Amino acid sequence: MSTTSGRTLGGRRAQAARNDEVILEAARAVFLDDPKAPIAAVAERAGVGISALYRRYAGKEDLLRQLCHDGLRRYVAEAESALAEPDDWAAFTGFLTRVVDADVHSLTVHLAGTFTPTEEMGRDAMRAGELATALFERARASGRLRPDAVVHDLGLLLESCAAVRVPDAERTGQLRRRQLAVLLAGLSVPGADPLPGPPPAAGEFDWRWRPRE
Amino acid sequence: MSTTSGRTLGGRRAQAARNDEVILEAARAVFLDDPKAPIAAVAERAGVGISALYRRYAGKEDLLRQLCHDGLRRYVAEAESALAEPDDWAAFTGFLTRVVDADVHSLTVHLAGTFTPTEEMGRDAMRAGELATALFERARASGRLRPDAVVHDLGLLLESCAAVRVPDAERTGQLRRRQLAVLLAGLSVPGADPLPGPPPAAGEFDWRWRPRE
DNA sequence: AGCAGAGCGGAACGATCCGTTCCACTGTTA
DNA sequence: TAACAGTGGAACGGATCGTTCCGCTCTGCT
Repeated sequence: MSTTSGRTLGGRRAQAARNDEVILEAARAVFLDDPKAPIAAVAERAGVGISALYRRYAGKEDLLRQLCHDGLRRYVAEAESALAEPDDWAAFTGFLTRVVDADVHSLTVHLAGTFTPTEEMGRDAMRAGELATALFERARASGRLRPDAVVHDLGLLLESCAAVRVPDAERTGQLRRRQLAVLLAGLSVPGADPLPGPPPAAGEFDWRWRPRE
Repeated sequence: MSTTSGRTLGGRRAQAARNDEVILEAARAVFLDDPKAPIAAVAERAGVGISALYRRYAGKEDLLRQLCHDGLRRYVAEAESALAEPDDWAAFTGFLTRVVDADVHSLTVHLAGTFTPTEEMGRDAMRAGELATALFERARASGRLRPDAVVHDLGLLLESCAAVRVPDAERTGQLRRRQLAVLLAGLSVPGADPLPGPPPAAGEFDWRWRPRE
């Protein structure tokens, strides 16, 4: 039943490797549901002891940071894969749909400020911004965007989709897609009345990342 | 400087009367910013001692309930005044604009579950629902609403507007009005693609009011 | 077979936070 | 001037939570 091979892990090692994933998954679920949840809740949900957590992460902040960074990487990955889509508008809407589905924004929004970000996260965030801009400009080129929409309206859009939440996860997904559809319709031509107020600007959503007072 | 008259209050009485308002105002501001803020923060913001709070409210829950009930009443009042507007569509959008501006939804959404509601609040909530439905049906009658929009889409709409938040309060208001404009454009005819998923139904946003597990 | 130790569960600890109470004090009213 | 409504803020007690630590199990190697 056991093997000495370095490839196939058996027994204790296998469980440890499995726990790596189980714990991350549990952490995602728990902190998505309640960003201030105690670490014990993560352990309980994962079906492991608290030690199993502290063996892997230096502390709560470390876990949160990793979780958030994963979300950021997911965002970047979705953006990159969307850029491969030939149809401009489909690339744009597909990207938003997948990001909303993956609940990436909830993660970053609610967890921001609970840890000090790494430099690498800063670089990834910058790259994320560039990719989103590229996607947005392609969408604009498709002619289906109303002229007074700006890139940073996407921040508003994602934030508001993340705000939609009901107890059932699947139903939440359905309602979010509906919300996204309404917002996309609203950002499409023709725009009846012009959008009011100074449009959202760069950096207006970065405040969450400044360490909490 | 002082008077024995029951009409014009001077000195201590006057301060007490002023504190009534100052405290409510401070509580609104503080709990809007952080629903889990300690009661001491409210006292500090109001510039009074903790005693001044406990003299007026039996406890934190009592204060929260009152605050929330005020928001509910404001919602009902706005709806009633909107129904007086002759133009169907203007009544609808005006109502939403004022409710979003007043930040009524933030209050109810974030504070729900932190107290057990009174029966009167239940009645007011029911009335609020009726009024919103009336407003919505007038909007539908105006022919400017896309046919697949439903009343309960307003829940989604208000919730997502309340989710927009930046440190500066005035800027938050501007961005929310922009968000509202996009959403209203999205809910207007013509709707390009039909809205997906089972539409939001009655009671799907009531879960917050069930006491926290 | 036997041992060293990785991995783990969970109790216990210590720090922090927060709602509420309590008491001394102040200006007002009668 | 006596009684007291109104107040400030220290202090208390309970709850919460991150982290540490100890004893146990099971594995992988010799």
